[in-house]
Parts: sequence; C-alpha cells; structure tokens
Amino acid sequence: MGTKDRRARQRLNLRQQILDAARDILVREGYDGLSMRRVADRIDYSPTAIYLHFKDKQALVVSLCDETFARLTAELEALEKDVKDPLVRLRRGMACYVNFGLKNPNHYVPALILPHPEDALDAERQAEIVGPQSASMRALGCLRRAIVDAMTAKKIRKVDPDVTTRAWWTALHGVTSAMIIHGNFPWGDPQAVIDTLIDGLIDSVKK
Amino acid sequence: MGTKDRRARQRLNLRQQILDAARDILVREGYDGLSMRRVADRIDYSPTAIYLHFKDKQALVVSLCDETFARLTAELEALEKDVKDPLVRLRRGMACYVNFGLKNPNHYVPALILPHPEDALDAERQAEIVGPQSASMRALGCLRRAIVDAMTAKKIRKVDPDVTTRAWWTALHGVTSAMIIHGNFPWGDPQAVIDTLIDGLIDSVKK
DNA sequence: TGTTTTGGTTAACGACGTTAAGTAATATAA
DNA sequence: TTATATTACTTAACGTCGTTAACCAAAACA
Repeated sequence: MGTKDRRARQRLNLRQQILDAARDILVREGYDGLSMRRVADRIDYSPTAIYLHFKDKQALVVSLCDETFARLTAELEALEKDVKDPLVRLRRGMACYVNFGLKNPNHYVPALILPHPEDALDAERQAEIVGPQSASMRALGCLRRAIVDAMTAKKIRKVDPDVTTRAWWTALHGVTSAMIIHGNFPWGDPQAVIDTLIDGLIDSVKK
Repeated sequence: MGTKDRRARQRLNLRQQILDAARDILVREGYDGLSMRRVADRIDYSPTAIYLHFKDKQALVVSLCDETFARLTAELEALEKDVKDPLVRLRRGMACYVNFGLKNPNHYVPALILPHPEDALDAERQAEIVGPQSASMRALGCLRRAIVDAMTAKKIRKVDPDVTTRAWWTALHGVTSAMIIHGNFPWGDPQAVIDTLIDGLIDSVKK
C-alpha cells in the first residue's frame, strides 16, 4: 500500500525540482530571466507540467520568495531573543532588513518592488484586508514589536507604534529598493547613506 | 521652399500624436497597458511607424515621464523662489515630492520603480556616471539645495549634504513607491505615515 | 480484464517588442 | 520632363511570453 506514498513522493520530488530550477534562474538572471519555458527546459519537462504544481508563474515566484523571506524573519526573530537592549535591537533589525534586500535583490524585486495585479483592487475589497499576508511582510511585526519594546523601556518617546512602523518600513524599503533598482546611481558610500537614514529615524524619537 | 518646413511640421505632428495617445494609455491603464501596438491602433498607423520617431518603447516612455517630471521640478523650483524659510521650504518640498508621485503613479512607476536595463551596468561603466541624468532625478538638486540652505541658515545642524540628500530621497521614494505599489496594504491614514516620516527626518537634524 | 484516475504531452491562442524587406509618394537632378 | 534618390510608411515575420484545451499513455483499481 506504499504506492500512494510513492506517488506523493514523486509528486513532491518534481515540485522541488521545479522550485530548485526556478530559484537558480531567478537568482542568476533575475525576475525577467525567469520564464515557465526556461524552467521546463531545465528539468526536461514540458512547460505545462509546471501548472500541475503551481497555479501560475506568480504562485511559483511567491513560493520562492516566501522561502527566502522566511530566512529574514528567522534572523529578525533571533535578534528578539539575543539582543536585550531594545534600542540596539531596533538598530540592528533595521540594518538587517536593508542588508537582506541588498543581498537578495532578485527575490526582493518581485516580492516587494514589482506591481502585483492583486495590489490594484477595488476600494471595497481593500477594506476587507486587515493585515499583511505574504511572508515578505512578516518582518513588519518584528519592527513593530521592537518599537513598542523600546517605548515601554522608555528608550524612545511615546509614538503611535502603527504609524511609526509603517513610516519606518517605507523608509527602509526605499533605500533598499532604490539601491537595488538604481544600481548606477552615484551612491557614494552606500553604507553611509543607509546608516544616516536609520540613525536619523531612531534619533528622531530618542529621548 | 516651405516644403521642407511642411515635412518637418508633419513629422512633429505625428510625433505629438504618438505622445498624446501613449500618455493617455499610460495614465489610464498604467505601464503594463501601454504597448506599441495599442498606441499604433489609437492613431491609425502601423506599429512600426512609431519606430521612426522613437528608438524603442523605453524612449517613448522616457519622453512621457520627462514631460511629467518637469512639472515636479517646476513646482520645486517655484518653492525655492516663494518660500524664504529654508525649513518650511524643506518640509514643503518633501511633501511635494511624495504628493507628486501619488498623483502620477503611472508615470512614477516606469520612471523610478521599475528596473531599467541600463541600470544593471558593469562596475566600470557605473563609475563613469557621476550624476543623475534623467529629468526624473533633477528633483534631487532641489532637495540638496534646500538642505544646504537650511544648514547655512543654521536651522539644522551640520550634516554631509550629499549623504543626507541621498538618504532622505530614498526615504521619500520609499513611502511614495510603497503606497503606489502596495495599494491594498493597511496604511491607516496614509497622510499620517507620510507626515511622520518627513517630520521625523527633519527633526533628526533640527538644532 | 475493463475502467477510471493520474501525470504528463503537443498544439495552439493571443499577446508582446522589434527587425527586415518592400512599396508608394514625394522631392531632387538631368 | 523624365530619371533617380529620398522619405514615410506598410506588411510580414521572428522569437519571446503566460496560459488553456485537447489528447494520450501508464498506472491504480474494480
């Protein structure tokens, strides 16, 4: 009766082959270089075979990005355990986010920079959605907790945690995406720009 | 001898028709909805006719975006003349930038959010490029001047104007692009997020 | 052994940006 | 005025893409 198992195993096996090939292409050639046909070529299946495992190209890419962003979340959550000083944790966490984006540009781009169709929803449906769903945004929870912690520890002055989380995240996203997309912009010392931004934000609420 | 003139006039005329049709499509349907074939349909020419006036799709879009971003630059330069207080001008200019992006999302997206092929250059050629070329980045000059002015007026403490300009621009770009792309994210009161970010940045360098 | 389900294939649709080759009208030169 | 050259444009095509429909063989089950 292990036949059912074997089928499931083979199914997962192919699914993993698809993911592996797709990730390899994505990392090496970026989102534009990733096509269903190229993935199919790599694994010696027909392009349509992929659709038996992923609804469409976007679902495939989301799977890849979720996997990668899970590592970011893990890093951030590790900080929560290891770093006691909430101000230091805040600082390190923000740097961590930017660094992650710069080290994984080809995941960051489709996950957070490129427009997704579903992000252009009608106003009614937008209201239904209350929180970030994709794994690529679970980092926001970490940021919010760090802000709240720093606040209760009286390290920073009282602020609206939700508004501040969103404002700061947009800033971090800004420097990350700008440096990824505008690679030939004269950034000078990029790290100086990143540090200036992060330190400025934190300084603005320091007691 | 007006035949040469007439030819030139007709040429410019068609060029303008292309631009008008393309801008209409871009504004209404966004960058993805804009295709050479659709522009051609609108003006009752064959798709290839467009290539007699624009090198490729990107050149056409750049023309459109340059036109629109010129209005932003004009607004910012008007501020330089009208608003004397450098701190107020700084504040207003930054808000102006974000506002412009949110009001012209379909120009902002191809101009500053989407990856351009030429932004993925090899390291040597990147070094050759020293400043922002596209009109979409001339706003950076305004920001830098505002920062320097506020500094010489002793309204803010001494900072590296280049690094600060770049850091602040990434932040502004971040909130702008995030709100454009992630329209169904729970922003709460978007203006509160924008204001918190801008005020935070300025506060961090206020004397 | 016959039947259904699973896991794939081939072929095709309708889009896209772009290039190559051809054509008709116009301007210039003899 | 006729021949030539230039200009403005078209049709056809290439190679891509994501995705769907129809079909098919092998395995599982009755």
